[in-house]
Amino acid sequence: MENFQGFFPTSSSSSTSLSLNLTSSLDYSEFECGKDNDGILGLMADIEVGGAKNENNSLVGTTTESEVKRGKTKKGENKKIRKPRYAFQTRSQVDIVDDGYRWRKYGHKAVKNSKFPRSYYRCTHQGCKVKKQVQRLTKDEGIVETTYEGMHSHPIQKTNDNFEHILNQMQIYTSFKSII
DNA sequence: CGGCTTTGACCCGCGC
DNA sequence: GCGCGGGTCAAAGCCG
Repeated sequence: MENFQGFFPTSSSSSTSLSLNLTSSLDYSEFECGKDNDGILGLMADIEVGGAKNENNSLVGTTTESEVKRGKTKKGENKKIRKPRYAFQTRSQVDIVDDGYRWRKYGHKAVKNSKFPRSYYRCTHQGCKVKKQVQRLTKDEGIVETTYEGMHSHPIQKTNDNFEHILNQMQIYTSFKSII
């Protein structure tokens, strides 16, 4: 699990009792929400680097330096290089889950078959190329799907307490859900 | 004034 | 080849 500390502030295995519904799938569409979930509804990993599918769930060491520079990159090479991506779903009223890192928005797109647009963010830390995209599900407007791409190569910029607070919030939402 | 958001345009991959 | 959809750029504007 330590592999996820790239985007999860490692607040250690302390008190938070959230069950991470961790799956590793190369096909996002297989993922279904709607089971009885907690605040974090699901976590997916999309690993495909160098065109070869990696069935091995190894989330480590896949730091591929694939600078996609507006088509100006060498054509032949790195055609199908994709960074590992990790998606998870949270039940939240706000789109932006403050995970402790600083993000700058660089894009915003309407997505087909979805009422809600998708937002694109980039980590503002110097030299850090981690990206994330945030999208609310049409299926369930209360669920926000966040997809991380890449790993943070720097420490978190805010306190971990903040993240704990988020987790607590999620649990609160969970409680609400169970009431309804 | 610097950092961030907004937004339209552009680029690219893919399916037909 | 063409059109569509997704992803990114970059200028302009906003805000603390």
